[in-house]
Amino acid sequence: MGVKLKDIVNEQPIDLKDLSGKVVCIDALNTLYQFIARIRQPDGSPLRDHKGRMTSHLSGLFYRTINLLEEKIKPVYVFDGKPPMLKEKEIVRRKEIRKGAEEKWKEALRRGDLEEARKYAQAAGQITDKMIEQTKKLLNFMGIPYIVALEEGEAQAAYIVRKGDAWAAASQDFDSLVFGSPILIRNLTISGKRKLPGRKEYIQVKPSVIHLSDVLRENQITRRELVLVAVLIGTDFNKGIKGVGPKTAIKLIKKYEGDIFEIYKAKNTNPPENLEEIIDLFMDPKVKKEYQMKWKQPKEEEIVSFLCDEHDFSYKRVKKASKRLIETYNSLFAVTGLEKWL
DNA sequence: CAGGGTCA
DNA sequence: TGACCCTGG
Repeated sequence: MGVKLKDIVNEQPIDLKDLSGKVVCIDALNTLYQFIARIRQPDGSPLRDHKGRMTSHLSGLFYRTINLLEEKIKPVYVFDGKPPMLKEKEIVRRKEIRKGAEEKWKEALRRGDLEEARKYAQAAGQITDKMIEQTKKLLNFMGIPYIVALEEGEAQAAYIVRKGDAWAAASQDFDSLVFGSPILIRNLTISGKRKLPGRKEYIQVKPSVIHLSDVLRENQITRRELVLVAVLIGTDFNKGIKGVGPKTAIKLIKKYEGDIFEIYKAKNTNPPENLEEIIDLFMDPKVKKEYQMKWKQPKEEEIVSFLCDEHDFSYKRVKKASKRLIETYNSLFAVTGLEKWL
């Protein structure tokens, strides 16, 4: 679920045009989750191919990536590596939540309650290693670079942005800010419209941007204190204090002058066992310092054979989108032959 | 979520 | 054009 910082960050709407020309480091897993949650039939069933393999994520990734490129945004996907040991508990917890949601989905279907069914289907979605492999395969065919993190993808993205190789990290989660990314983009979508679950209403969803420096300045905290805020409210690596959200966490940190042990003492709870380790994990995460970011010529034949032959996508749609992809690639990245004269 | 058709 | 609705796999 990530660190819930929403109440203390100032999220500014941004136009896709403002991202033109910029490299954006996209949290791959987070994006895939959005796709498998949203790209579904009214009864909650995802898109599948003839072998029953889920394809919602491929559809979302394919079309969105092309749209981003057409906006001259240069996407780099970042995948998680090996999860840190500290995350084990959280991984088990999430698995159980999904199992429960799957039961409720089936139950709602039996009752014929489509709205409920869809809601639980979204929560039941899980991403398998096979799906990750398919995603990487598609990215390769599309010529879109991806980086596999040593551990957390969000940490790797933060590092890449900090180094100046990308302008921002993109994710719905706030963790990359805690990992020190100077800029976070949320809602990096094209359509801008989202149906409200259940109701027949639509809300406008615009991409937005959060600057870490603003978060720190507006709340008068240091980055280390932001990490402490995260720990107090709960992260993927520890449980938060009950009833403490980001605002309270900041107040507590001010009141006790950053002495986190005093805060736990005052709240009559024990600090997490691996407190120092968790703080270090955010302040100085393990990341790959060497990585490649190169956009390559898309391979149309491979794309078509992969999406259409293997996964039953429509030839007409895929070919049309591939054409757009190749044209965009040519205008954005292709070597023109001119530069050797410069 | 995104593509694509329809209709004013 | 843009609001609306259905389908995609």
